Amino acid sequence: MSKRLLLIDGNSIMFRAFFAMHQQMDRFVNHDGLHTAAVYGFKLMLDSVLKTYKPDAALVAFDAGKKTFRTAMYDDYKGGRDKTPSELSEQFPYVRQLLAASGIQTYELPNYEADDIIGTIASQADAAGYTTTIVTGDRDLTQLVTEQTTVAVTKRGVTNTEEYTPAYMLEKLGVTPTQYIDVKALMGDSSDNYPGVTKIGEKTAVNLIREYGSLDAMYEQIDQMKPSKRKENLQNEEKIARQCQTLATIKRDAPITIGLADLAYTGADEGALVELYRELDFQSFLKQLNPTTITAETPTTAYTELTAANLADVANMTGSIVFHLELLQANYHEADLVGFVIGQPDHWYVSADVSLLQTPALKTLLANPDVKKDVFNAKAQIVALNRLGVTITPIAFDLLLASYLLDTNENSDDLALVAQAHDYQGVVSDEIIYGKGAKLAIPETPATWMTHLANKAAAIHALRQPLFDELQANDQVALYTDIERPLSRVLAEMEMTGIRIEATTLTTMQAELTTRLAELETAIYEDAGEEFNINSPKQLGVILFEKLKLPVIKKTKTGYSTAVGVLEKLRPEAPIVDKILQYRQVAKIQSTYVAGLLKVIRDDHKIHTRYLQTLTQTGRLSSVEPNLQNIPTRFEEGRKIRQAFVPSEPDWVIFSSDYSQVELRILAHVSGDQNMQSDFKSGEDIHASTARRIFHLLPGEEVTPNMRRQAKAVNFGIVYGISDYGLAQNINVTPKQAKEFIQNYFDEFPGVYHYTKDIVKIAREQGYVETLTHRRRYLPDIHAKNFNLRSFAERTAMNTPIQGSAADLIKIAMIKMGQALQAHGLQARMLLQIHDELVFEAPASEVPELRRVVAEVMDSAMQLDVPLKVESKVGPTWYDLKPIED
DNA sequence: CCACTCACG
DNA sequence: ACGTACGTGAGTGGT
Repeated sequence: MSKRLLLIDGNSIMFRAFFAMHQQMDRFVNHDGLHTAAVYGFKLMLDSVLKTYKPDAALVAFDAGKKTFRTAMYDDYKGGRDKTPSELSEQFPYVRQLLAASGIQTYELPNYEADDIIGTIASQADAAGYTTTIVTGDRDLTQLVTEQTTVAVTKRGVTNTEEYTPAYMLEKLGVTPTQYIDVKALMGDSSDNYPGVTKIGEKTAVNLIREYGSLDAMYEQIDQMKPSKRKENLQNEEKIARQCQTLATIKRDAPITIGLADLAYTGADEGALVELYRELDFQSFLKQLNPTTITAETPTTAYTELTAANLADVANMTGSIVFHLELLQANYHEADLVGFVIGQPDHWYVSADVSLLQTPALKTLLANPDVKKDVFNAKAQIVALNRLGVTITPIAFDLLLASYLLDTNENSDDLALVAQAHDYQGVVSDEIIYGKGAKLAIPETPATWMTHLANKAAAIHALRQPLFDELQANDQVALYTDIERPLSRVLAEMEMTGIRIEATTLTTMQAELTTRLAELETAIYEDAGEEFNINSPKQLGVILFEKLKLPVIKKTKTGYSTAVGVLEKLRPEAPIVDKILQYRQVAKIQSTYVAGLLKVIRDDHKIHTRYLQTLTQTGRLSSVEPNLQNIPTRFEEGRKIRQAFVPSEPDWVIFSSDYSQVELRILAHVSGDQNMQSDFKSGEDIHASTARRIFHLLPGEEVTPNMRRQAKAVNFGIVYGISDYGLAQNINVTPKQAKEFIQNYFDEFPGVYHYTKDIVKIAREQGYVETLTHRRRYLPDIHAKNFNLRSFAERTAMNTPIQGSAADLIKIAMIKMGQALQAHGLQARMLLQIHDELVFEAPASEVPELRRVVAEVMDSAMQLDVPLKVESKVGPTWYDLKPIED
């Protein structure tokens, strides 16, 4: 097999990488303020091509400077270009370091461009029988394509490429690689700033070269060309065309002083890479490297191994301590316990024996109200310790929670990444210590992970004060102290309590659904005339749109869309469509809910979800393993799943209360809109009163169901950050009509109009938006040049304060709920939170009082300029809930 | 590991 | 001109 050579156009890829990452440039700055986005992008590209082409030899060519033989023959060559931004030029030395450490040669040659070096080497490589790939961002290099040399041109970012072979060139550009030079000669190149022939663009140039075969051949026969303005131009500007041809031609014989023999690629120097990644703060690349390379240089915090003998040293600690129980997996309900660290600065104690936590000495210390605990992820610690029968309280500082409040993006459950984000380097990622996937394990040498734990404890302590200071500066102390920190304990309680599931209900459903799926499957195969995988959108697309020739309504990036909306439109066309819709619905219920929930029922016959408190960008919770916030309710078929959710005690009931139209009420409050506020105060159905206003109905006139539906959609649209395009799509009207709806809406609710304008302005000025409790979301894309990114940020600016303040509201209610239930001596337990709804289980006898207490707590959680409305329901299962009448 | 689809608020 | 409604998680197929 022939040897493989990789040639990279260094300058071109650097430019591509820099501009591809330009939107997020702020994120790529190292601890010294050095920009690193281009080096980062270059590295991504490099990994990708090394993996794809597995070269035996490699070279990255750079331009030597601005002056080349081309500028000597044509003054304006590459003239008019903006100066390279300093944010990019400062990165060139580092990309060279990266390449040196990666074991890849670099080369540059005075008076020549990188292209010429590449062209020359590629020629030599062709002669020597190599298979060559050239990677560039510049399509001009496709003139170098041969049977042996492929040119990969980056598109959309830096890791996607389009590979030009001779056949692909003909197909795509209509000319051969050599002809491509002549095309360029005629059409010119605006970025390299040479003109070509007047009035000749790409289309004409390609046609001419295809017709005559080459520039030379064309000029030989130009006399036979029939008279035209174009002919005149070609004749008058022959000299220019010839000159452009020279400019466009990449040299194949540059006087280079290296040869193929110098380019052998044998792999990277990992030590040098580690050093460079550290310098550039490339955490993700660091992680990919062999852990042993890294651990040798990791910081080490001194610690003492904790045993029964020195327990007293810890037990006597006063004031504040750091505690961390190390879990091997994310699911703390069942994760393996690795060990723990406890102590104070310079006095860290580590042990693998978690049963020490159950000794009176430590158990008392951890529950001692006078000794404050600093931790990482309080909720995880509370739940995991509870498995040992140990209580931890009071928690003062939670590094994860504080970090998330300061910036919702700094929320990794890996302590090292969070510490990094706050410029603390003294701890490495869990992945480096424990590995991941199938290789996840506790290291054989205990000192490895014990040092890691000591490092973690030191990090928690070191970041405590700075993060508190930042919370203070952001006016977020109350959010932290009064909401999120106490909430973590409330959530821990809910998760530990769990919700009872009647497994037999699910297994009965499973059998029925299996039969139905089989029937549908048979019927679908019959209609299709063959068997295929109905679950595969790809195979389904072939059946529907190629075999059955149904009209294509919408396409996805990869093929035909078969989403519900599309199938619904196709339903009248063929009976198979309805069957597929039914199949999809049943299959979803079967796999995600019936089988999915059966899988996670534990020995106590309950399901214990985990709420992620530091994940969403808005302040909402999310729920995982399983997600109990998306149990079906909209359609009867799926809704039946809720029959399996039952009380855990005899004579108890499921009780649920939800906030009615909470987001619109918050909008009425934050916007101060008088009309909207008075609509809520009147107590009328809000979508109906909105319809009244935007359709200008007279007092006696009735709101039709369609008006209400459209008004409701507009209300939703406003909450989501309205756009005519989005609204039009949603309610199936033209963008023009949608625009009118929105205009009418804003005329009727001028306060809302001003809110949308103001909040976007605020986002632009301060870079973030806030909820009522000063929860923050940064929106860097608000300044993006890209329309899509910027529009998205603007909609987010409108939506986040609303969705986020609603999240604030229910969180406050949840904290007060625990206290209220206790104060009233109720046995009722809060089980679930579903964004605007709280689900409880309670003795049936408590329901009347519970209803009053819950409604009172939820109603008064926050004082808004509009009333809040709470609706309560009760029943024997989550399915059978019935409204409670006054 | 990503794309698609679909469940919820 | 650009071309999306906001926020989530899980299962499946396909590379």
